[in-house]
Amino acid sequence: MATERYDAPAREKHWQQVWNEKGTFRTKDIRTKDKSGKPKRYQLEMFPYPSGRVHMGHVRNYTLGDVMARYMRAKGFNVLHPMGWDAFGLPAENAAIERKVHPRKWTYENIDTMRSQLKAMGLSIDWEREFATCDPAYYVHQQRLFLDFLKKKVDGEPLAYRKTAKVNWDPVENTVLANEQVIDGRGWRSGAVVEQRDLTQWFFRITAYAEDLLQALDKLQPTWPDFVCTQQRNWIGKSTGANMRFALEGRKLPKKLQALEVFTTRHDTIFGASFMAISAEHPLAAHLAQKNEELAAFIVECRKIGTTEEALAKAEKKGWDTGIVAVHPFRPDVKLPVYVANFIVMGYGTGAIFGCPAHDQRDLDFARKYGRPVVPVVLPPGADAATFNIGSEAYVGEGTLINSEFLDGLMIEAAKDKMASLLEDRGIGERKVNYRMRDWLLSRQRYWGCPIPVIHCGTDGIVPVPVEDLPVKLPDDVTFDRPGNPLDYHPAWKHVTCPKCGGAAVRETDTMDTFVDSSWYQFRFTAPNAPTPTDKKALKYWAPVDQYIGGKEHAVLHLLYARFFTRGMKATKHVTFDEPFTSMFTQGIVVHETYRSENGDWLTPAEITIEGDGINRKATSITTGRPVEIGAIEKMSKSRKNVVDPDDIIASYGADTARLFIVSDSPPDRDIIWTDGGVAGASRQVQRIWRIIDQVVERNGKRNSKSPSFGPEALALRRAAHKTLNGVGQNIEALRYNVAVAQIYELTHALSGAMDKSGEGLDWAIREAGEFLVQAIGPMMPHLAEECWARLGYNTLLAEQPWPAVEPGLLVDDTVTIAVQVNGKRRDEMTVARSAGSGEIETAALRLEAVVRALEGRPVKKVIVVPQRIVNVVV
RNA sequence: GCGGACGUGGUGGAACCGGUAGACACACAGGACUUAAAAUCCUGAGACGGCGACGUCGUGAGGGUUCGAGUCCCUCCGUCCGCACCA
Repeated sequence: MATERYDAPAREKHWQQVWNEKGTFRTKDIRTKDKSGKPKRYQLEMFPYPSGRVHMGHVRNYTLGDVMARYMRAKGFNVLHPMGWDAFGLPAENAAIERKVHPRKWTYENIDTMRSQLKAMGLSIDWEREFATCDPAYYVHQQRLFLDFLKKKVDGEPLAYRKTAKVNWDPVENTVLANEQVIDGRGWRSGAVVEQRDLTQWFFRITAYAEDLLQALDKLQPTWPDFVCTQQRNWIGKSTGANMRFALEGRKLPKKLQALEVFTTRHDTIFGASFMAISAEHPLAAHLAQKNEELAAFIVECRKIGTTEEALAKAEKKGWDTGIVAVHPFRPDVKLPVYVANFIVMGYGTGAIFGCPAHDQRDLDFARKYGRPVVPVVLPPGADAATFNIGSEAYVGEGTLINSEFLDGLMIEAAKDKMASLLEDRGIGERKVNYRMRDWLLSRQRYWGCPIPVIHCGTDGIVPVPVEDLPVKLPDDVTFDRPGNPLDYHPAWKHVTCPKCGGAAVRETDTMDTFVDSSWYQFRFTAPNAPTPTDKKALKYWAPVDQYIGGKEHAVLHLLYARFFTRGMKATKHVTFDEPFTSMFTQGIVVHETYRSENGDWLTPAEITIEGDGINRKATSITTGRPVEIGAIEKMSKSRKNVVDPDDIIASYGADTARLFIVSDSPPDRDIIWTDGGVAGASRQVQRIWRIIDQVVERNGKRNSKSPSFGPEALALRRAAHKTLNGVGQNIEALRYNVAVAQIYELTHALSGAMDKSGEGLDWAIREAGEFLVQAIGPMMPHLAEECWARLGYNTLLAEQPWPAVEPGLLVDDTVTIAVQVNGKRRDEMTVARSAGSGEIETAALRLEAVVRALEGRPVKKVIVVPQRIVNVVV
C-alpha cells in the first residue's frame, strides 16, 4: 500500500463528482436561505470569451482565483465564486461567415467544451450562477440599464446619447471596422482602403465622470496595481488651462467663425505667440476649403496620415497659410497668421492653438519651418535675459516671465493665474479643465451583440422600447452571405410600429460594444435570476467584488468602463456604491519557447523532442527527424504554435499538477515560463506529498487523544507545522502563492526528517504536522488534499474543513540565532535566548573567537545590539 | 518623446520595518538502492584563492546617507509594458 502511486487523473474525477453531488461550492441564496451569519467574500476572475478551448492563460487566471476562494472558504468566509461567459463578439460572426455555422450554435458549443474543461480543473465554482451574456435573460437587463441611462441626466445631459462620429468604413465589406481591424489603412479582410465616414452613433457620457473616475483612483491605489492607476490617469488625461478667443481679420467670415477659440495650458506665454494653427477638421478650415481647392487638397492629405499612428508621430509638421490673421488680445498691433496644420487634432480642446515656439517643441519645429519669430518669454533660473536664446530646443522648464509687459518677473504659475483672471475680466476667455478621455462609442454595426432597445419613428424621433416589451431579441434567422449588418437587411425584424404613435417605424439595428456586457456582469452574479438587473438585498450583502483577478491588457478599457458603469448604475439606482472592485490583481502571461523547422514553419511543443541541456540543448522534429531551431520565449499563441493544451496536461498529470505548476516559483503578477521540466517537477511534488501522508498514516500517531508532553524533536516539528500554516495563510492572502508553496515544501522536509526519529510525543506531532500539510495544500491541490484527508481516516471533506488555528506560542522559538558583525562585516553567529538583553548579548559577542580575531587587539569604540537580530562591533 | 514596472547564482525566484543575501524549486554533480535502468532517497554547490580552518569579492554600473544598504536618496545603463503631435 505504501508504494502505490497516486493516480491523479482518476482520483480527481472522483473528487469532482463528490463535490458536485454534495453541492460543496454552491453558494446559498442570501435572500432566502443563508442564515450562517458568516462574513462574505466575493472572489471573481475575468470571465472568458468562449473562443473554443481553454488555454493556459485561463488556467492561470482561474487557478489564482480558486486558491483564494478555497482559502477564504476555509477561513470561515461565505464565499461567492461564480463563472460565466463573455459570449457576444466578432469571432462568432467570423465563424458564421467562414464555416457557415450560426453564431449562437458556435458560441454555445464552445461554452460546453470550455465548461467541461474548467470543471476538470477542479475549480470551487458555484456553477448554478453561470450565465452567458448572449442569453436574452441576461441582456434584457442590460437593455433596461441602457434605457435608464438614456433617461438619466447628469449635469443636464443624458448618460446615453447620439451624435455623429467618424468611423472606419470598409467600402468592399460595406461595414464599419474596429480600429484593430484596420491594418495600415486597409480593411483586415477585404484589403480595401478604409474611408473615414460620418455616422450617427450611440455614446455613453463617460466624460461626465472624468473627474470622479480620476479622483477615486487615489483611494483605489493601495489595493490596485500602480500601473493600472497610472495608465487610467493618463487615459483620462486631465489638463488645467484656459480657453481664449482671438478676433480674426483679413477676410469676410460668417459670424460664428469671426472669433477663434483656443485651449491652452500655457496662457502665461501669450506674449511669445507668433502664429495660430487650426486642425484640418476645424469648421474654419472646412469653410475656407469650400472656395479653395488647394486647401481642400491639403485637408485630404492631412486626413490620410491619420490612419497609421506610427507615421503620425513621425510625420513632418506642415501648415497652410490661410491669409487670415488673429489679433493679439494684449497687443492689438500684433497680427498672428492662422495656419491649417497637420499636427492639430480636432478631438482635443477646441482643435485650435496659438503657437508659442520658444516654449513648445512642436510649435518651434513649425515656426522654424515657416519663418515665424521665436521670442523667449520664460527665463530659466540663473540665465541672463540679455543673452538667453532658443536654439533648436524649446524651453519648457520653470522660470520667470520676460518680454511680457505686466507679467514680467512673475513665476509661471503666478503669471498663469494673473492671465486667467484678466481673460475672465475682459470676457475673452476663462479657466478651463480639459480631459483627453472621450465619450464611449458603444454602437456596433454587428449582429452578434446586445440590441440597442430604441425605435426610430418618422414623427416621434427616437423612441425607447417600453420596458414591458423587453427584451429586444436578436432574430435567429439571419444570413451572413453578404457584407454589412444582418440586422439591417433582415426582411422583417427591424420593421415595427412606433410605441407612441402606432405608425410605421424601424428598430435601431446597431448593437452594443461587448465591453458593455462585461461592465456589470459582476453584479448580476450576486442574483443571476433576479427579475431586475440587480437585487438590492443580494447586492448589499455581496457587492462589491473583494478581489478581482485578470489580465494586464484590461488595465484601462474594461476596468475603466466597469468603473463608469457602476457610477451610472448608481445614478439610476441600481447600485449604491461607486467602485465595482475593491481590490484588483493583474496576473502575468504564460510564455513558452518557440520552435521552427528548417523551412521556417512553426512547430508545436508536441511535435518535437529535446535532448541535452544548457547550450547543448537540441530539438528534433518527431515526424521528420530533422533538427529544429529553438527560438525566443514568447507569449503562447496559435500563430507561433508554442501552445500547450491544458487538457493534455490534465489528462496525463492531473489538474493538481497543473495548478501547482501555476502557483509555484513564479510570482503571480509576473510572466511564467511553461516548461516540461517544471510540470514534471510539480508532478513529483504531488507524489512526494502523497507518500509522506502515507508514512504519516503508517506511523499511526493519534491526535484525538489529549496532547502529550513533547520532547525536543516533537516540539521542533510542531513549530515547523504551525509556522508553515501561519505563513502559508499570510502569503495566500497577499497573493504571494510562490512563497506559500516554498513554505509547504519546507514542512514536507521537516516531516520526512522527523519520520525516522523517535521521541516523546513525536507520533502525535507527526500526525498533527501531516494534517496541517494536507490543510495547507488544500487551496492549491484540492484533489490531492481530499485524497490525503481520506487516507488520514476522515470521512468528511477537506473542502469543508476550517483552516486550523495555530498556537501563537509555537510561532516563536525560545532561542534565536543572531549574526555578529565587526565593522558591518559578518564574522560569526551565535544562538542566544530570545529574551536575552543587550548587555548579555554584547558580552557573549565580544567573547567569540572570531570576533576577537577580527578585532586584532583594536579598542572597541561602540557596540550596536539589536536584540533578536544582530550585533555590530565598531572599532 | 512622455509615463510606469523591473534588473539578485547556470535557471525561476526568496529576503517582514534597513539587520546572517541566495529560502524553496529547476537544472547539474556525487553517492545509496538495483544485474541494469526508471522511480525514490541522501549529499554538494554564488564566484575567486587555499589541502584546510579560513580569507577576499558579490544583488545592472557609479556615487551618497548609515554602526550596517538587495532594501533609502542621486546619476547613468539595460529589459519589458502603456500612451503617443493632447496644446
